[in-house]
Amino acid sequence: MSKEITSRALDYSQWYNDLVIKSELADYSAVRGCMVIKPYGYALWENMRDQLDKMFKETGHVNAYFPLLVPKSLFEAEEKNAEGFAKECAVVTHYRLKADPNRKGKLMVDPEAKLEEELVIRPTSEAIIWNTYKTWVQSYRDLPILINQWANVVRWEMRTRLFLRTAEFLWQEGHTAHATKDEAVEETIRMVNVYATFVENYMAVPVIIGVKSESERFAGAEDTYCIEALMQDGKALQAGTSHFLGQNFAKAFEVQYLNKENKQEYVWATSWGVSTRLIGALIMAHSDDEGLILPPRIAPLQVVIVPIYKGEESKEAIDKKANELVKALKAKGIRVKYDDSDHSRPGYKFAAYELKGVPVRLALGLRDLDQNVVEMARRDTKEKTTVSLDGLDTRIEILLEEIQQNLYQRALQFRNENIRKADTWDEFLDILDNKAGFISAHWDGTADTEEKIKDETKATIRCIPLDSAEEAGICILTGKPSSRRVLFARAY
RNA sequence: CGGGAUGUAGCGUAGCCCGGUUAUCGCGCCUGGUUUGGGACCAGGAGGUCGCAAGUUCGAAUCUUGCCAUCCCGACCA
Repeated sequence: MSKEITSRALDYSQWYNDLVIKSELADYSAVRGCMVIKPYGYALWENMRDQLDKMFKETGHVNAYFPLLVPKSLFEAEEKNAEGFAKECAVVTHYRLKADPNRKGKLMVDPEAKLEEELVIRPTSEAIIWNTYKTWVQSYRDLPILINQWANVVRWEMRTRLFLRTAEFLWQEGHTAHATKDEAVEETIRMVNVYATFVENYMAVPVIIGVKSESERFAGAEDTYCIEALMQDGKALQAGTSHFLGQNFAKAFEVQYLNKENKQEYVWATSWGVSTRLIGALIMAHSDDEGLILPPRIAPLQVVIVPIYKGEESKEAIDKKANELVKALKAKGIRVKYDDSDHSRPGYKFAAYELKGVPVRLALGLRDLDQNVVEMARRDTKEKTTVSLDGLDTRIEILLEEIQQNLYQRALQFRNENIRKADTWDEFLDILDNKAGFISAHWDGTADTEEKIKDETKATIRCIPLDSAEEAGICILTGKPSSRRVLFARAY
């Protein structure tokens, strides 16, 4: 394990890459734009996934699985959606390889095995799912359909970044069908709130819930709700989206049901998703120059115990106490590891677990055993205290919760300090260039103005916050009247 | 995909301009020993298609061309 991580101040992007690689969350692979998620990173994803899955089930959803490959004719059925994703689709055109007659030992695509119809590798699954729902829905009694799928999708991105934007990524996508518009809108909002709750309570990352402007909307949606988080470098990151799809997909795929009055109606749809991108958000929201800082509720490892011994006989005494501790902590459901490996010394282990973001570290030596104490260090503040071994399991349980809260509060304070109001164009530019963060400003509501602002500043409208109050003002660019502020930022 | 940079052992690198013995050094790795309260030390050892493929040449890490990958800046995007 290498010692050096580029500091955030020196090069934020490099810091992020160093962190992902050196903390062993993920690695580059032999495939362009695709990463290997390593066991530590996958354990983190599993914890996130399991909690989300629980929350989806608590809100009445069930899991299912649909095919990776989507026939092109289905994919193109909903025009806006198809157009929106067309530029980044990987396409399967053949189903067989054969030995290359010109190059010994090499294979070539068999031209005889060309598919009648190309298959699109799903960049999102609306098409294949709605084509399926068509056969499931006849009556209002068949509704709602509340299905989620955990899957991988492929989007052929020009430029990729570990976790934030990879060509293949893991996500979940919920696809629901409803009898009424109100019910679908309610579902859309329910799920964006589930995301906000998860990201804030488990990842300890505060978010702003809002609605996307028309030009930032998901292709094929009537409305896109989102959660926006702020990273330490002052850039925003879209952390999750929930779409009200109206009847667009129902009409494209002819999904109709017979209502109580024996009349045919199109169903109303939603879709919502979060991806492994959340891991990128987690890293950039909390971590420091020494490594990751993981919130206890989703950390793969919550506590690590490092023995400090001199000679075999002292190690035995320490082992005994450490194993008791492990047992007590595990009984409380705490994820703990006793690292008594002999190939690295305590100082090395301290640094290594800091790099990996383990929330609590205990150092246990003979000196401590004599006094019935242990050295307890917390990753978030780097604070070290000597505490009694009596009742330590309960104390740690409380500390983990305290760390969880502290991380959230710290991130919340940073986020709040970095939402600034701009009432003039000059103010807007000044904040963007000198302070970054979110800018709350008036906008005349036109896509044209939004575009101009983006072209000139790279700042986009992140969302129209759901809690934004009516307020008369004038657009920072055009001076035209506006009825509420929206949030701008440069974003990932 | 456009502009810039880079690619030598798991990681970081010297050598390349000006082609010529066995490719440099550090970390890491293996063996043995001593160690262990913030990234240990000694001794011995293993590890290389010099990103890949062609070409020039008696000879290529070094020169030429093509390709691939990564990073940075754009455009695109979760």
